[in-house]
Amino acid sequence: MRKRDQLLDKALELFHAEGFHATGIDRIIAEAGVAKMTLYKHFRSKDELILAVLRRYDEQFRNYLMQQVELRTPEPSQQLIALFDVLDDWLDQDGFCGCPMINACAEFSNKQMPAHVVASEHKRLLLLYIQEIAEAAEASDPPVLAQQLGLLMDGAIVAAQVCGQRRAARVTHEIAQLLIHQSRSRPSEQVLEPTQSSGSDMPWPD
Amino acid sequence: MRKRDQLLDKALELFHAEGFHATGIDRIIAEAGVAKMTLYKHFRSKDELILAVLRRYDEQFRNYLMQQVELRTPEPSQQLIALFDVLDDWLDQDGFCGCPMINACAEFSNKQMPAHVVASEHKRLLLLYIQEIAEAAEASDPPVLAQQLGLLMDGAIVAAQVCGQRRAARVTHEIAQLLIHQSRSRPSEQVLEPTQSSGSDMPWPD
DNA sequence: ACTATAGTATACAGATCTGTATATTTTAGG
DNA sequence: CCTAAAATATACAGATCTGTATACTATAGT
Repeated sequence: MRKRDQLLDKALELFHAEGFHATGIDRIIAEAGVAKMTLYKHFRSKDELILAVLRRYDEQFRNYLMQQVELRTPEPSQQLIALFDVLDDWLDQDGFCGCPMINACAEFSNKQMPAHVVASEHKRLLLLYIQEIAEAAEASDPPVLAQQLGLLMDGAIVAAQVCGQRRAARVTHEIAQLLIHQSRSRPSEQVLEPTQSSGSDMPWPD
Repeated sequence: MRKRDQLLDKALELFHAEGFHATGIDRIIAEAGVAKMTLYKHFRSKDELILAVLRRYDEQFRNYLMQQVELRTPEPSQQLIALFDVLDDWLDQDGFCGCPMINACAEFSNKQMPAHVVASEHKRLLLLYIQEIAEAAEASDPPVLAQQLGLLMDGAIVAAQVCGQRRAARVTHEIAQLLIHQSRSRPSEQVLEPTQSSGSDMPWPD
């Protein structure tokens, strides 16, 4: 199974850096140092290779994230913030080229495509993980807070990828602090006490 | 120039729905009802067609956004919020498949690639637009607020695209309100008055 | 040492894709 | 109506890509 892992590693690297459709089988096997027949003995088709790569990445990334978060602090309320420190490290890497899962959805946009399903599930599991931390941190509404924080993370990923904002996670870091604070100090409903503005010049039709 | 526009329209539709590499020239000309030679008289190559499509989309989208925002309210502070209403309409459309610019960066990940440059510039111009509104709304730090709101928008786009969260903009809507409020009530530095939690259980190493 | 398994090398079929060559037809302006 | 520009039809060159066929070799466990 050594060759299989070489293939998966190189395939992830190339798919991520060059794109799924733009990366040919020949390139993968050449750089992985593996014969073409070996690839087709392990994977029925390129599509299956793509799926295997994404499933593996899902597992690897979530393990990495959990490990990094727990390594930084055991305190749930601090772990929520630590998420954005780990994110900062990731986005600041040279040659960062986005989240492979988001990129996969760009190329496989139909929501029923297997690759899209895997990516969707990946983000769902990440949100679930964040939600669990939020629950442990006794947030007032863990699902909502998890969704908010997940949104921030994806926003930072895109800002880093598209605009080259390597420190985009810093921006989200501040917002996250605000939201977490908000979630703890506001058990059920929102209370925005106006200090300077009248508060009436920002209504919202809903 | 009628055929040229037909080509650009159909190319955008297909590139957006199926991806740039996955969409062949033959498919575009067939669905656009245009001869292949006509395409190559208007565009030197597929790459140039892609660039023309992206540049055109940049202009179209920003015009659409500005028009929609101004149509909803003339008040800058409300326009900042209106951004997320327009976003909500967009993300809630059937068959929404992400932002063509973000998707382009997924396929053309090298930051020096022309398509990536156009996409990056697109987001920069959007941020500039938001910043101008923030200035008119007398936000304390318009560049930062614009960056924050832009991040939220991209986060919502990804949530809608990957997880099928059609109402993702609603989540960002609330956060945006909070940030805008924060930006007006806090002229320079952050003041987080603790109401329930001690405020010390969420420190941050910086 | 033998055998089953995993991997290799090479060639190739068939599809598809970008871009071109060429000759013809349609269209629009004066 | 006549001409110049725009568009078309068709065929094709050349590259690339996925996947297969076949015959050969290395390797590891018993």
